[in-house]
Amino acid sequence: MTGTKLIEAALLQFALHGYEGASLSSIAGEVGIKKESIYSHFKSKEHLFRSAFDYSISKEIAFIEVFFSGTGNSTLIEKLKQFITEYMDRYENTINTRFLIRNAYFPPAHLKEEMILKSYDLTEKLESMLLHEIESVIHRLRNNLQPEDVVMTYLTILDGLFVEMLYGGKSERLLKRIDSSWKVFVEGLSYK
Amino acid sequence: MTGTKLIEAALLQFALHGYEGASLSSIAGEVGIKKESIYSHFKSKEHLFRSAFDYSISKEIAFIEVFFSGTGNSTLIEKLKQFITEYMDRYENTINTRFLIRNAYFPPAHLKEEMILKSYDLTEKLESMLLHEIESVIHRLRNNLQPEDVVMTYLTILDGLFVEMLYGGKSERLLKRIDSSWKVFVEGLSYK
DNA sequence: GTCTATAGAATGATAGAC
DNA sequence: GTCTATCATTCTATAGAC
Repeated sequence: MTGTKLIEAALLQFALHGYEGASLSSIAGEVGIKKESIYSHFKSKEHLFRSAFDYSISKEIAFIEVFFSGTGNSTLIEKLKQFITEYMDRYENTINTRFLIRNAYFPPAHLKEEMILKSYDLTEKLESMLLHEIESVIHRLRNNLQPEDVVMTYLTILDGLFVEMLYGGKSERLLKRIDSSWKVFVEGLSYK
Repeated sequence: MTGTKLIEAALLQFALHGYEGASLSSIAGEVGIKKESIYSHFKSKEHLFRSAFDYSISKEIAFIEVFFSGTGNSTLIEKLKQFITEYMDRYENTINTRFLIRNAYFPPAHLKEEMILKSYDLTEKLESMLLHEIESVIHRLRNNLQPEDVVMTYLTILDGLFVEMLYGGKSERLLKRIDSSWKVFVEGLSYK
């Protein structure tokens, strides 16, 4: 139990201050134990970080799976739009997502390759779910546009919105960006 | 002279390891002096970081201004596309841009608000240059699309491409993302 | 599993000689 | 303006009592 409490405290500290900026004592303090006691659960800071990262990735994948399995009777476009707004809310409210965005973008230098590989699990999951959704619905696309193009564009916009989220949270600017990109995106792939 | 050499060494170290991860000794070592000598030029790590940030922002603004003043006889669309590819190259080759992306996204917690304000100088510059370019050329847009929508979408895509750049640099994936988003973007705002 | 005690290294920073 | 010497603090990490 203390192990997972430590992981969740680690998620917060690493999300707020990054790997080097977060100290074991702050993580321990949040759980209510001394920093030395961490070593009964994780053999080093690096291992704690690794565990937090794995934990975070799998929670994020679960979120994606739940979202896309909850079919509803929305159209594809509605679903894609809803995913964006839900994911922005999730960033705002969920430490897990904040941790992941920061530490997947900027892992500690000596763990970079490893973390990028793990991040690809998430990206590929999302890509394949989107591709499946899109292929099952869209049969004819405009101007040689392939389903893969739609996925790539969608993910690029999603990433861009996360960046705006970093700056101002769920601000007026973000809402404007969501609104505008969405208009152009939908217009861009509207099929006949 | 040593002052600016220190700033440029700082740009590299802060770009690679972030604020907390970069040490004054590594910065000094790169310039060939001892860490204590830094204090003859900057009164603290925070001040060095601040100076590096200001330096970085103004260099980046200069890049944008040069790009858009070099008119050429390209169309707007060509120009916008070229700006993306040039900016990706710049990210790959210029420490300045790497520093800025990392530390504007994730500044040290106690300097966050200050750095965000400074970042807005850059964003607003870019927004206003784009808006000016677009308004001067595009007179009729599809479906109630406003010039501002074009700017917002374009910037969102640009940010999204930077994120992909963080992961794999100028990879096959990035080129695919550029290609796909560009197709959808251009199709989305094509005016009649 | 948590604590105290301790170690060793590195950090940002200051003072003063040259 | 750079150096050496020094400081206080913090950091990750280990050993051993309870």
